[in-house]
Amino acid sequence: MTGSSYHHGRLREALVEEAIAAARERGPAGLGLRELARRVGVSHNAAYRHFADREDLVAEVAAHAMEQLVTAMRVRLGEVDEVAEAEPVLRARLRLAAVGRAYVEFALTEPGLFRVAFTADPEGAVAGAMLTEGPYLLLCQVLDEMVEVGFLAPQAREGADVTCWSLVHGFSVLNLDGPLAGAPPAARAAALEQLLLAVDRSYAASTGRGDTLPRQALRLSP
Amino acid sequence: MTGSSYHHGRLREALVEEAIAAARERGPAGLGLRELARRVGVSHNAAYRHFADREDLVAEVAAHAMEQLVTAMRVRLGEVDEVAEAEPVLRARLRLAAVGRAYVEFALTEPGLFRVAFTADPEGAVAGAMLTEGPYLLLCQVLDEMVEVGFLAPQAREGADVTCWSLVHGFSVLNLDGPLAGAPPAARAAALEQLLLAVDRSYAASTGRGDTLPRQALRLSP
DNA sequence: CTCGGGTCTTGACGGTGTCAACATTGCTCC
DNA sequence: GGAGCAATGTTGACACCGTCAAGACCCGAG
Repeated sequence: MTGSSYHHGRLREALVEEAIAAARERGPAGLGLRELARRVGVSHNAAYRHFADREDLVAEVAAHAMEQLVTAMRVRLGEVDEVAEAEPVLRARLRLAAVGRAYVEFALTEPGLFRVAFTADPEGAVAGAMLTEGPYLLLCQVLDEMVEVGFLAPQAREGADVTCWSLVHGFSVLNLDGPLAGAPPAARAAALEQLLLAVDRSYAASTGRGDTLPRQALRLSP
Repeated sequence: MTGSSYHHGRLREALVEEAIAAARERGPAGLGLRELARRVGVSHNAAYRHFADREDLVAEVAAHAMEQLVTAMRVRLGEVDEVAEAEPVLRARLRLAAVGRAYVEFALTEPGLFRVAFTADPEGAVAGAMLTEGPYLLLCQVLDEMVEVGFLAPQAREGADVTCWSLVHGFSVLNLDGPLAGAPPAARAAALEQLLLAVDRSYAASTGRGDTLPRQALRLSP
């Protein structure tokens, strides 16, 4: 099979694989139709049989990046469950911190994929999926859980999702492409810890609680 | 004067003006050397007598955008001072909310300029200026003020700057180019309000305070 | 009056995304 | 099993872009 080299036979998959690799290395700038075609060993324009245009390709990669992100978040959530089984409110608090930490962890570990995920057109299906089945949904579930266990006040629940999202997203962006790009990793880690403590404190206060989250509880991810 | 049309005489200024206008309309994508040259009525490549390369031009526009941003923040700060003169802690709280609100207000009002401001290379002078004399400095001053008046605990002060910055920056980015781009203005405003209340609550809790910021106090900017 | 240096222009090169026309292949249907 | 059609890949062209290299032009200093 595939003795003839005219028809690639697996071009779409090959292009997507190569695109993902390129995105991990060089971000959105690595996703050039011609360059990808070159790397796959096919002549320019061949990609147009499988993708409407460049945007279509980056949407594909963005979707993959989003999947990676949500599985990363799920992993961190699972780790929390192993630790705090029988204490509902502590569990909920740790779960919120975990999703937040996983978010920026992914952004800093896979900067290329992260950038591509938010390069895709906001009107497109990727952005929609991000809201209905992506990281946003996960965050909302955790926040609802915090309300159920009585840690987060219902009035404070409204808007808490975009607040938390804005927080971790802004942190990621500022540290990736923003003025904080050159910050030493230690400073970054410290800032992230303070950030997570700040939201926990805010939501604790929403139900009149004064206790602060034990700092080592946040350390369960390397 | 200027009878000869060979030498433009004011090319640099004209280019920057046109670049700013283009940035306001189309963001970073509007900053093409050839297109700008065309709009100014000069042939391509003329810009190279005044700018090393494209990055140099966008840095110029980014610097201008940053100035606009900080003056916008200063204006909102001034408005607070008129209202709450004799109550130091209320004043400090409102000032923090004001800088935050001004930040996202600018982002949503001048999306093109905002995008360009954070397009510039993070190693460059613009990013440096953003930290040493830009919005970050303003934010730090307000946070220090909160510590002085005893509203923000010194331990919580550490990292509070990047937390606040991340918050408003993330909110801006998500609403500009992210999945929240299509959100109705009313929802945006509500989310922003909750966001500002959340940080106030967090910092109030840092010193054991339970009172919440009166909501109308936040309404002083349209 | 010359001539030098700063300014602008013209032309070229390699890169990109995209459209149109053409070549090749494999699958289906008779 | 062969014919033909639709899917796939190729070649070529066009319009952009940033950038480098040479030339044309003009003003001011000597």
